[in-house]
Amino acid sequence: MSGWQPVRRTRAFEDVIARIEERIAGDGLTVGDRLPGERQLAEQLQVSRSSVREAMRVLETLGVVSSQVGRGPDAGAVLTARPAGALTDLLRFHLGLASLSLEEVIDARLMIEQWSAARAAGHGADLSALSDALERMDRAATAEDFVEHDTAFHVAIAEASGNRLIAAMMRSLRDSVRRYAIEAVERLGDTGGLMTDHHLIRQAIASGNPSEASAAVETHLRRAYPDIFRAPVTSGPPGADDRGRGEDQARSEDRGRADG
Amino acid sequence: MSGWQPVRRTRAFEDVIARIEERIAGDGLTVGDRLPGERQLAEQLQVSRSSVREAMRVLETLGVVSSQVGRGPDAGAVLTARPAGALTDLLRFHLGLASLSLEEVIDARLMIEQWSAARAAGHGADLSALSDALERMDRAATAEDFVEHDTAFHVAIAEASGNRLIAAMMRSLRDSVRRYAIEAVERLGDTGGLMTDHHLIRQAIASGNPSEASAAVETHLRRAYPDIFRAPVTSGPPGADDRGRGEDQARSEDRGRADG
DNA sequence: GACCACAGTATGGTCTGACCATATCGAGTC
DNA sequence: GACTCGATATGGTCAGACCATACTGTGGTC
Repeated sequence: MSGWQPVRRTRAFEDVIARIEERIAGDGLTVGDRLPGERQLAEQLQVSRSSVREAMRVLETLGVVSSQVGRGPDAGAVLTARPAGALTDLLRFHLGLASLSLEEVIDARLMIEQWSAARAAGHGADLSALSDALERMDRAATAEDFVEHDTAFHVAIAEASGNRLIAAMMRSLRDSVRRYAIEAVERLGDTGGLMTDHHLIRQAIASGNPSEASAAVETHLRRAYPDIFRAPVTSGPPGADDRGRGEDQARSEDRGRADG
Repeated sequence: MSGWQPVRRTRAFEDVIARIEERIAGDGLTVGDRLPGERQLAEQLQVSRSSVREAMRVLETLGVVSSQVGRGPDAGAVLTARPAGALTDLLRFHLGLASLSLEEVIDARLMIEQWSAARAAGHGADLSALSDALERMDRAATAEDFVEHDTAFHVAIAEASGNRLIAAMMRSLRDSVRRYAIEAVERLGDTGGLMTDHHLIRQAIASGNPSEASAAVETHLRRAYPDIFRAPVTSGPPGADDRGRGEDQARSEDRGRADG
């Protein structure tokens, strides 16, 4: 009687999630469809309404459903497609927990943005969103305002790549580090250099030059985050020495906090 | 009396999440720390235990806490750092909902993997995990087995880049398309070509040649997913014509999956 | 003293039933 | 036709109970 695998206890709400996922993947359900009400779902799946609600919270967190109170066609739980919100929350929390560092996030942003810019330059993409964002940045009065339209500019680049996953990642990366971006702009004081970069990026994409677009993006991020890109980015990421462990090994014995 | 912004109703569990996030970001809590019990938290925050539980489900989904029943040091809700699990669920659901296509996911994987391989080649990374995975792939009897160690190989490349966010993304991308990867291997029949690619990738990284590593990765993915990379990847992503819309506009009219 | 059996207890997991807030629907009225 | 107002269906919240689990401490046994 040994060697038995400790069967992972399945919780009721996990069953509910699995059943809903079955319906989505198996047949039928797609974005815009409504799920049964919580009470009805509870009765159908023979669980309590509490368990159904916990399942709904999970699905809502994943950006898969959206719940509306009241009555009518829009009420209830509706299948949606909002991957970016979940990613943003995830990044924000894990930045706070220091299970991700700002360096890693900015570094990932450089990867995504270089790739997006090169991809956008490779095919004739609609760049009107870029131009709009540039104009709005010119008229921005505060750092918050500037960063808002700056984010729109960079997200537009990712969207111009044509890959929605990449675009969602870009949006989340920007949203999760919003306050750091505002600090960076305030620290720089003058946004003239950033705007010069922006126009160079736009021109490179418009003229269909992928490598030039990629280079312009790198120049831009180096200017915005000089502290993070002290060393050449192509010769090693920040803190590459003690990494490479599985994510589950992070435990309290090896945490080193900066505060007192 | 017009122009009022419809104040977004705050739900009780959202308050709970916000309070916990405050504690994390503000001061104190890091990975390994325990949160108060659900009953205690409910009393402290003046909400019902149900609301606390819904908040816990959200945090658990984001990979921020892990709940254990029973008693003792490990019981209760403990702060963790598991970003990959949340990403995997997110990708799986949104693939099912067709708010993301397999093409986009594979495309993102190419981006991440080329970047990781180049980065790993740029600095002397520990490649023993790569060698282990290669050996295990040689001994694999089934497609499932092969894909498992193949995933380990490619995740190890991402981990060798030193960026935990990138590594988490790689792991999630692979886990979420696991069944497609198995299908691809079964369709290929012979894994000899894939293994040749693997050794070339490893050699390029070991010899510190970033561009060669990047090229080897592209060759590999083109072999594994010939249908997806019909056109040269540098000249435009799949389905780039009708994209670039906001994520919320994704509707069912434009989904096109690759499998049968 | 070392070991073991068992009651105690704190934890999350689940269920029930109730009530509230909101938004639509629909019958009735002007 | 336009308006009023109750009926109703929905999610949101709460209180209280019970269960399963797993550690803790106590006391007995050897």
